[in-house]
Amino acid sequence: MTDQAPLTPTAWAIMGFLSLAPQSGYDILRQAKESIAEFWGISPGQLYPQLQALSARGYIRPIGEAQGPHARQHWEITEQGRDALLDWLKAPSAPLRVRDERLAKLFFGSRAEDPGVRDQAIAALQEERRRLLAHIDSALGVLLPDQELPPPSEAAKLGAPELAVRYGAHAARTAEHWVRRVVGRKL
Amino acid sequence: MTDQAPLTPTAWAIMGFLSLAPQSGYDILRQAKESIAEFWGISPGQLYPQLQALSARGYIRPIGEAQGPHARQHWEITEQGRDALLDWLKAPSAPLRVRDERLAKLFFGSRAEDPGVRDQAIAALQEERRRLLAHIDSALGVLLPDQELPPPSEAAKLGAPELAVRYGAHAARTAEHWVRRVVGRKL
DNA sequence: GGTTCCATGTAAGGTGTTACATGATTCA
DNA sequence: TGAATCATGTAACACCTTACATGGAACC
Repeated sequence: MTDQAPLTPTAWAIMGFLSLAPQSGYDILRQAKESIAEFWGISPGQLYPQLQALSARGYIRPIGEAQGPHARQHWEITEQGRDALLDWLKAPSAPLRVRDERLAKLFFGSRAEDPGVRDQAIAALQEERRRLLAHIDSALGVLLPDQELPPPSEAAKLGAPELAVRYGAHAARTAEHWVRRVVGRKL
Repeated sequence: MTDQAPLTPTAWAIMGFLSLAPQSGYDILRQAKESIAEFWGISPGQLYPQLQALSARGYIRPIGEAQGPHARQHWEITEQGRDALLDWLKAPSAPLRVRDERLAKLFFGSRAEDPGVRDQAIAALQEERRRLLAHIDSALGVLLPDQELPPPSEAAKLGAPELAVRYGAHAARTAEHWVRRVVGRKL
């Protein structure tokens, strides 16, 4: 089984979640939306074909029998799949990619004759960060149920999933502060 | 001229740059790479067809005659184009989209038997932020040539382009600090 | 006049979302 | 059994990048 074409981002997410526990594609969708969606989006149109592709590759395998063409199907990761996942974790990563329409509007909005346009661009940016922040806080609630968020000094003891989501929270929080500070009295 | 299909992200960038000054497609590519590339990527395969599409729509128009099939062509924005750009600036924005493989690896890397995997994921994250920071600093140099960066208290007086790029710099800087602080002695 | 870089353009394929279709499951 | 929801699957399209092709411009 030599090296094949590289897997898609969605495929790695599938492997990652199955490495935590066997589950169905739908479970993966729900989990992803509650945790990594902000920086590693998953959509059904990608997920289900990838499940088949990964199974054909031997990286995952179905548990039990399919009860019909659209029945719930559980999957588990194979040993070979775990090896591939570990290789991926150790390999160099693709560059960060961002598409931020609010920043673009802030960039281009300075020359508008209407002076409110820039202020509106800044406000929109701020609101987006706030939404992101709320989302990530709720995601942290999923990851750390029934307990208070630990103080920063404890953060180093957290597991990596918590670290990743917490990173997003930190970024959103400081972004909001920054916008407020730069804008000063204007808002 | 009723409303038509919405323009692509690349099209708005073209309009934005042409609203600053008439220029060629190649000029736009260069400018974009030096300024908004981190949050609003542009590639030639998108740019040149969009120039034609925008021209057909009447939002931009060629300056002078085309000197041949592959000769340099300059463009300018039309009044109609300026109106459309202003509408876009005032309209609601698409949600922020991020694809960050390093964060994904941090998320999934906690269960790896090899304890070095998580540390490596964190180091990779840190290095990416550093690269981003360096890039943005140089972009600021382009936007603010021949002068020192103004102190934060002056930032509110900056134009919107500077604000946008500066925002990226701030985000990258705090991100790097965060990673260093959370990781603590481990790096 | 030939080489190198500038500038435009195109083709192919990867990536990803949305919307919809279909069949299972559940529950009244 | 009928309705609502769960879960899988697919089709269509938007977007983007990469790699390449082609012709102009500049420089020696």
